[in-house]
Amino acid sequence: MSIQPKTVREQVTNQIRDDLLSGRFEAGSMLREIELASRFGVSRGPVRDAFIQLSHEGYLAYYANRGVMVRHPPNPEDRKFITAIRQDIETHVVLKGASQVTEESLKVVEVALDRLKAACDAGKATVIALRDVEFHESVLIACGGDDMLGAWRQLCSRMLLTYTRHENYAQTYREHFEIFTPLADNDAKSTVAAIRANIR
Amino acid sequence: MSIQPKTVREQVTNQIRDDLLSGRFEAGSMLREIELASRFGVSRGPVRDAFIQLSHEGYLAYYANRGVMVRHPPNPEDRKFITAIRQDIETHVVLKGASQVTEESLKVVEVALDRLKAACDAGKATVIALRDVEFHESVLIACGGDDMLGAWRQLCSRMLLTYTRHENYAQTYREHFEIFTPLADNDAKSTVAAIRANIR
DNA sequence: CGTCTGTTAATTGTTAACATCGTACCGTAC
DNA sequence: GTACGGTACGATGTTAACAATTAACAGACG
Repeated sequence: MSIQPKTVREQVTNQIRDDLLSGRFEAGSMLREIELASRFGVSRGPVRDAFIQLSHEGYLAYYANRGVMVRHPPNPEDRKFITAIRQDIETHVVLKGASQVTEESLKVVEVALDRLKAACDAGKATVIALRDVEFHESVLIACGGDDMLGAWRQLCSRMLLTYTRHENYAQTYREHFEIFTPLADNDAKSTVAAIRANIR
Repeated sequence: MSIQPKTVREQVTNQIRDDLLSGRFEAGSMLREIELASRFGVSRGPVRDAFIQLSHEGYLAYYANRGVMVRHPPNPEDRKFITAIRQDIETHVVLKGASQVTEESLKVVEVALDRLKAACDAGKATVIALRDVEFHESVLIACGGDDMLGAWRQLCSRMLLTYTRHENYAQTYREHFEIFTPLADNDAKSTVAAIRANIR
């Protein structure tokens, strides 16, 4: 059921993203294609693709002929604003699409929830942050929010770099479980309420 | 003063984007790397990079091992919502950064305004749409809104595909001139008011 | 007749070599 | 001592060949 990345580009992209989230690369430092290519044992092509992709996701800043730089996390003021926009987008999509959620897409959401639970049990913050976002993403997809996904991802990626809210991992899981339950019943209003309680 | 794209990738990306905006490619159709590469007289590499970039900008949908598809424009309901979010982002950035606008960055805004005026005089809708967005982008950059630029671009790209609002090109220019004037005086509140009147 | 499977053509994915661009360093002139 | 210019190095930009994947089709089998 889980989606294993098949192409080298996806694997490289995911690996670099994980490294960025776990703070392996210092903010403001430059990343070199050759160095990462040799580390992963691939050519520069997929690494280059990953750089373009991660630049558009907001993790890296791209400078022509000079390479990419690790971006700094957003300041508290922007964080607050981004959170509000994110709430608005998820609310909009769920209100519009919760009634059309299919069995199949709901199953994907359930898998995402299980993975989040596993991460919470393990207690690794960076993994939880990833699974958290992936769960919300699956909800948006289930509600047919493909059109908003790009903008939404942009916002989330900026937030991920400073994922520090939860000290209580059990509560993290519970909050998301309470999003899933009403969604499974096609109850848009309750789903939205749970989402707004979770994103803050 | 104008920024000419130097790399082949940028030129290819811009050309494909223009073609998409002017409706040269049918929504839902697939784009092939080889075909576009030979049309532009370049190799598949830059075209591939452009596909990745334009996918992230929201114009194209990417399918692994199968290529990219021209996305459909957003429906009226989503359009309305996107407009609201766009207003919020621009408002946030301008309120926060209008006081720190430098002479240099203001000059870039002025150039963008001139280019918009030229497009309005020429009366070509697709060019006006592009210049319109570029003007707003220059304002955001001038106000230090780099952090929001990615998400903002996502939203705008979706809107551009259905740029049909203005029949009166002179008014299009005037509305943007009225954004520029208070910005030059570091008057955040008036700038925001003009922006909110323009984006609708 | 419908379904399954093997083949094939077309397209994307990846690689390595070559071209081009930016930067740092060093020598020289003032 | 400082400023300017050339040169060398290291990085990204681009290309074309090769590998892997996909989807369509034809033929065999039930």
